Amino acid sequence: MDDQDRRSMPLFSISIVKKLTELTARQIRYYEEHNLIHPERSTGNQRLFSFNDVDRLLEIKNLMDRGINLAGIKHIITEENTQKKEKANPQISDRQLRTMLKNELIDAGRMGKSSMRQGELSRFFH
DNA sequence: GTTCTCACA
DNA sequence: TGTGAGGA
Repeated sequence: MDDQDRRSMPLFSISIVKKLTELTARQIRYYEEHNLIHPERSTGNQRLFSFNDVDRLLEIKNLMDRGINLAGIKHIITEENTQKKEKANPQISDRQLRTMLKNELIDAGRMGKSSMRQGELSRFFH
């Protein structure tokens, strides 16, 4: 069994995650609805979170504290996959990639009622 | 006692 | 996001 297996091993019940992340069960379930996390389901349809899920939730919480709305977080997390393409697709230039991210983030801003802070956006364009 | 889904004075 | 209902 390697590290990756351990990280994705479903170990925590929602009550544990609730304490670890200081989020409410409502929020945790809500974020799941938006595909921000993918906890396993087991005993009687109850959620079992992996170390990765908890880690992700902590990141989500940080972003929430910074005033980023769900749409923004959604994109940022989705961007994790896009950023992997940065290495997987050497064909795409850095400039093209940044343009892609910029457009997607601006899009996220449009969707949410309140747009993301410019300070947060700057994080992606330094 | 906990967690789940659904729905909204 | 909170909260209560109704069931497992």
